[in-house]
Amino acid sequence: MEGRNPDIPTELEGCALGMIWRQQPCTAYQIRMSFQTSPTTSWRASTGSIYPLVRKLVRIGLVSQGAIEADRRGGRLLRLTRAGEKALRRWVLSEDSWLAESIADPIRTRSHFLAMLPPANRAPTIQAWIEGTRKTLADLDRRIAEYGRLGEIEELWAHRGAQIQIAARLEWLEQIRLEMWKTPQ
Amino acid sequence: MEGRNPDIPTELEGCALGMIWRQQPCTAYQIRMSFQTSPTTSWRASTGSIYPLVRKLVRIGLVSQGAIEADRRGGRLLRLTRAGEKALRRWVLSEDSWLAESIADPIRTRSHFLAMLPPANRAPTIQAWIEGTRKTLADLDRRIAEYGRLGEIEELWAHRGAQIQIAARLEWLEQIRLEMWKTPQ
DNA sequence: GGACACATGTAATACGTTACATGATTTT
DNA sequence: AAAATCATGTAACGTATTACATGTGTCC
Repeated sequence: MEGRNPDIPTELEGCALGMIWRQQPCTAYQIRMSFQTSPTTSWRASTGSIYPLVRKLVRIGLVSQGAIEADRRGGRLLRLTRAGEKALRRWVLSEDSWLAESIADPIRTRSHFLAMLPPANRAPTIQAWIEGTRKTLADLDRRIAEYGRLGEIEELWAHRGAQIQIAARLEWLEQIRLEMWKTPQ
Repeated sequence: MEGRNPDIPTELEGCALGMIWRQQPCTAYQIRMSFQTSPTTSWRASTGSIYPLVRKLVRIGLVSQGAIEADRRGGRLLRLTRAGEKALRRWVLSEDSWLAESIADPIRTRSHFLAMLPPANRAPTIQAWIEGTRKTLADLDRRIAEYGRLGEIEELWAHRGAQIQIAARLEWLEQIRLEMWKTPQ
């Protein structure tokens, strides 16, 4: 994020390396789809970012490419090289302090300015946020059930992390709703 | 975030409008400092972003500028215009579904790839994440105590949201540590 | 044969960061 | 008088997004 150490991948590079590591051998297309269907990444992995990124990872020797036999679509199978594995490990282990800092949440960001809404709008806004959060939580629950069946323990842990954080937001919003009721403006 | 509605400010524009609204009249410098000292924004508000952004907000009529009497530093006092207030309200009320979606957390992102670390590195890594998270939480507690004294209820609520989410991460990490203990690889 | 998924790519655009640069005011 | 803070600004760089473009393979 700041005065970057070029030996440690950026967030997106590290994340892409991890995805390739888990699914290798795989195409860039598959990585892209994984990003888009994951409930826990905010990166959209548009074509304009993923293909140039993969090209860069290949160029600096972290990823190797092999052609798919008898595939005329130009599909290429990606794999992590030894250097790629090391770089992924460095990224997972990176110790910058901002890692543990507070995380951005668009709903919480907006909550700072609730007071500038007309009083009649405040409770319905909180209610809409609560309903959206409930929907996200239900979606996560469904996915966690799937991962539980597949037995991928790290994926299960990671998704449970997302679940716990979203559940915390829900709890917080419900507290606000209650307190707003008690202290009307 | 996506096919943008030009009537609704972006995240950073909305957030800046909110900051100006709360502190008006104030200089761009003050807004910048607010962003940098806040424990709950991820935007660094570098000079290269804040001054062009303020210029843009003035240009499109959401913010007005007034010179500071007898200040030769070129400081200018910012205020929200009526249009700025409306835009801020639209931003707070924006109902895009991604608002409630899962939030990005660099520690959780890394947790997906714990399995590719040498087994001896895993527990210490979790431990480092736990300690970093505890430090962030302690910092938030201190600030919440301050806001409680100041009596700014919305700021208190928002910071409590951050606190609850960070506490959830801590709880989650401690669960993982326990389960790793039970099921060694 | 048409729809859809697979597979990759580029161009224009927008924007945030870092680093650099300038000068006034206040504090020590 | 020096140091720190207030106050603004620009240039170079990297990179994520959207939109557009191309072609293959598979399924109904």
